[in-house]
Amino acid sequence: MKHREFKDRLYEELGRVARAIDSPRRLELIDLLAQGERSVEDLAAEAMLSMANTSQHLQVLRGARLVEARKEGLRVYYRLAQAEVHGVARAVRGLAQARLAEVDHLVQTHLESRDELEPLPREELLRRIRGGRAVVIDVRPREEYRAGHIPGALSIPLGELDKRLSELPARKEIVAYCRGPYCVMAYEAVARLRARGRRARRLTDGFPEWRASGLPVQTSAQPR
Amino acid sequence: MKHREFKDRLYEELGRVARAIDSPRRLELIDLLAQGERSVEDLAAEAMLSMANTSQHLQVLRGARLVEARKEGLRVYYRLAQAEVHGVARAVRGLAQARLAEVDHLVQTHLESRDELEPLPREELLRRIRGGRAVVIDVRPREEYRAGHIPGALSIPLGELDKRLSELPARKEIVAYCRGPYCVMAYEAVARLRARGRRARRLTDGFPEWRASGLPVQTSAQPR
DNA sequence: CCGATATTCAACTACTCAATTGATTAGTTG
DNA sequence: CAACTAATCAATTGAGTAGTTGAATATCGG
Repeated sequence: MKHREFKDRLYEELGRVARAIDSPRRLELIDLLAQGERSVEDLAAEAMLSMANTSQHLQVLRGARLVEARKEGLRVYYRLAQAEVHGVARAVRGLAQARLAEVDHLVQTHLESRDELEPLPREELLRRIRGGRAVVIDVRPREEYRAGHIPGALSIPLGELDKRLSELPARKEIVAYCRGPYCVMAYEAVARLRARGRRARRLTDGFPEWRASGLPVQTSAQPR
Repeated sequence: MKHREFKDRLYEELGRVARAIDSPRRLELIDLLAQGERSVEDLAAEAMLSMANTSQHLQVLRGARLVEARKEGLRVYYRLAQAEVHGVARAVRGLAQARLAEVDHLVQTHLESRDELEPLPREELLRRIRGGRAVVIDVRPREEYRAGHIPGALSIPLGELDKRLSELPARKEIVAYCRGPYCVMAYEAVARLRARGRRARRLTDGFPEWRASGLPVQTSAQPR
């Protein structure tokens, strides 16, 4: 094989992986899969795509070996083939935010009062957990909580927050987290808690970043 | 702005960056730019693309703010906007190699006797340099050497290796490096040196990885 | 100002990709 | 086995993209 040919084929293969993550939809699917294993139906609903379309995107990802599938009964459950897949997605996100003023502007204006919500660094939260002085709530859907969550966190999906307020201590500061830096759920939760007179902050980033940085993770007994 | 709309626009922006690096050609250009600033003409020649085509790819990269341009006289010099751009490209490469058997197979078979050439880790080379007991040659084109190289390395472009053999000590082990893990020049250099009875090894990876890991870099006085 | 050179632009072709639709497969439940 | 469901497949549409070609722009040396 000549150098030219080798080089072309090599970059073509690299492009195959890169192309798998180049689509906005697929990036979103990867973000969702970073929360844990999900069925196609589930993913389609979350990403607001048609089943067929979702399935096709997943095929592309599978073709690049970025996700793996497991069939159980009627459903097919997809998961990331390895943690680095989300790592690359995160790298792209970081680069995008640094490079594209548009992204930063979008995030700033939509997730407004970004700084007012006083994001809490991971390390600080870990210290509080270890010291037993943290009230942490996971506002993601229960399924995502089951697949893995911060140790000691309560699962209170955003929709249940209002009616389960009483479960939370009145005086202590509550820390909310969700899927990641661009996920709106924790912002929303903090805003609502404050509206009810509670002290609340959100964790910087979300669960996938927590796990990626090697911090301890708790898993619920799962109906595998 | 509604959540749906926000989410769509966000992922669309992310896709813009991702799409910029999804093309095999552009990945190759990024690899070349990781060596240092280059003119369009130069890049076109290296990547074996037409001028117009190269220019267009560079426009795309510039649109995503991944590269910056500087005009000097007739020429336009492009460079990476920040080191992380190559970082993402490296991440993609790593993922591709881990995920696609094809890439591994390509690299294994083409850069054959991969292990026989005994790649030398960066840290070990650094120790030798500090101890003054390393003979390092940079086999990239002279221009890339000028833009930055490993301290103390001799610039011996691959084409000149044969006629400049006498400059190299006969007994000491020679360490060759080039552009990166998929660059064939160092392999070729080591093979030729061994054919002449010299002891030679290659550095794992290449110069961009050396720089990315924060090790010292030397720059020649440059005709900026 | 002329000719030469590096780069970009504009227009076009061939190709690839996202998404939709309707049909099909595989597995479950009554 | 029939009815139902989750997922995939096949075929089609429209949009976007890569690459080529030739013209336009900008800059330099004489």
